[in-house]
Amino acid sequence: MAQFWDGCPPEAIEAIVSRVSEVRTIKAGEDLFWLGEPCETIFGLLKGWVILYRTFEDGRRQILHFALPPALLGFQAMPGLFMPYSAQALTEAECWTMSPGTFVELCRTYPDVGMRFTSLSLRDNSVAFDHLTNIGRRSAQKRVARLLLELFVRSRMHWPGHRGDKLTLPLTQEDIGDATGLTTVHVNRVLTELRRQDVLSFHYRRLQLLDPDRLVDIAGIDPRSTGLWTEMS
Amino acid sequence: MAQFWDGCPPEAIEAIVSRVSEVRTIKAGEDLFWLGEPCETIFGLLKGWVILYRTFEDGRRQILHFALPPALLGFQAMPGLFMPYSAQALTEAECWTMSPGTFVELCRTYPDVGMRFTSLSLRDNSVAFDHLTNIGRRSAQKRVARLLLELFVRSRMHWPGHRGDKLTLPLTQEDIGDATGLTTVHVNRVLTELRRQDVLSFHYRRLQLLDPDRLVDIAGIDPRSTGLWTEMS
DNA sequence: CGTTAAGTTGATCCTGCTCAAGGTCGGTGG
DNA sequence: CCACCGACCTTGAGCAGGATCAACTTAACG
Repeated sequence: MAQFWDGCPPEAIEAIVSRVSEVRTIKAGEDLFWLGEPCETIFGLLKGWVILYRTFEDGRRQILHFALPPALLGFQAMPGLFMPYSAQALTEAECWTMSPGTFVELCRTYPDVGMRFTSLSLRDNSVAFDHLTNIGRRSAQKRVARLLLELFVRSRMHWPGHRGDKLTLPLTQEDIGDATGLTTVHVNRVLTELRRQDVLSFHYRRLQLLDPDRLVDIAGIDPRSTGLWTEMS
Repeated sequence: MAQFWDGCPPEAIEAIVSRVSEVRTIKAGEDLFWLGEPCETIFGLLKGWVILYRTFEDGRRQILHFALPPALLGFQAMPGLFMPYSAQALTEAECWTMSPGTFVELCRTYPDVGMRFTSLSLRDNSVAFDHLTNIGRRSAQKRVARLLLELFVRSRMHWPGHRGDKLTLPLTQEDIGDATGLTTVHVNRVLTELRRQDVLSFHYRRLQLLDPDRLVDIAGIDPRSTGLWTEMS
């Protein structure tokens, strides 16, 4: 299992581990924290899928990011800042926890730990920019194709044991809609069309890539950006 | 003038300054770097506005972020990674420059510098999530209102000398469209309508807030998130 | 004062939304 | 093993927000 601190020197790892206050198990559907809360605990994801999201007054939702291990969630460098998003487990998840103050202290003592976090944070930033580009300027079909391709690739990197073109992703068509800025109904129509074109099928959480080349083509992936999904984790 | 390293210890600041390889002036409209380039130089913005953006094959563009001093642009923590976006000066701009390797070395030697960068990077992340939420789930009017409010507030924080409800922003209606995922034509119609409702006017780069309360209302700003624009810079 | 970038307006189209009803899957308890 | 239930998916009809295309106007700047 990939760890947040992979690649840091042994004494740093020991220091981190000794400061972990608790390893917590979160049930699927449970929230780790909410938008607007003060930042009192940070979560190092060890196992499972977690979504970062915001909700609107009227109940609509925007999914901002799909987090996989070894993501570090909920850290705000400035004390007193609030969480800029909510986090919810999509599957059962496991996290180590720590106070933000302890984490800052660790980053000061072991600069490698800080750099490691900075790397992850920059990567997240690029992924967010990717999503922004995806949602801002692309058709519904391209948005859905791109999201599913991203999740397929990232999932594969994390659990390399699996093979083949089939995969179970822990999300509903509603989740896809909330991540791509589309309604559930329209996501369904897009999926039906992609299935009809023998590109992919997604049905009750089971994703199958039928024609990966065409999928990459529809998704309009710039090969330079897939590096983001595969590096460092 | 706010500096990237504000708040770091004096010896760290001296070390940073001694390693700056060049202070570069960039003309309005000129690019600092392009998507897909290897990361050879990082830019510390000292003066001016810079946009981060991506372009599509067909010439369309998505603006990802409006950077103001003391942003640090173009840094990728992993050597060998490529720039995930292009950067262009909206106004004449001034940057200090440094090699990424030197910057990493500085972060190791002076953890405060690293933490400072991490803070800025996390803040950028939240802003990106803000834009994602804005574009993904909101009407054209709300998107435009929110963007202009953000830029008004951030601009005011940077040049606190100015007063009143008027301001010159260095962007065209096309830029607004590229940032909000709308066409120029539709941005114009939205602006016309906002003007008609006496909420704001934006004409040839001059922004005037006519009814700030109503603007905040239309923009649907969560007061918890405006902190992002005003903290730390 | 002429040139050019930027903004404005109208007509028309189409992608994706809304509302509503019905169908399918998978897990649970009997 | 089966029946049932709730979550999830599917499909249709009608609508609307924003896109597209095209012509024209206005402001800025040398």
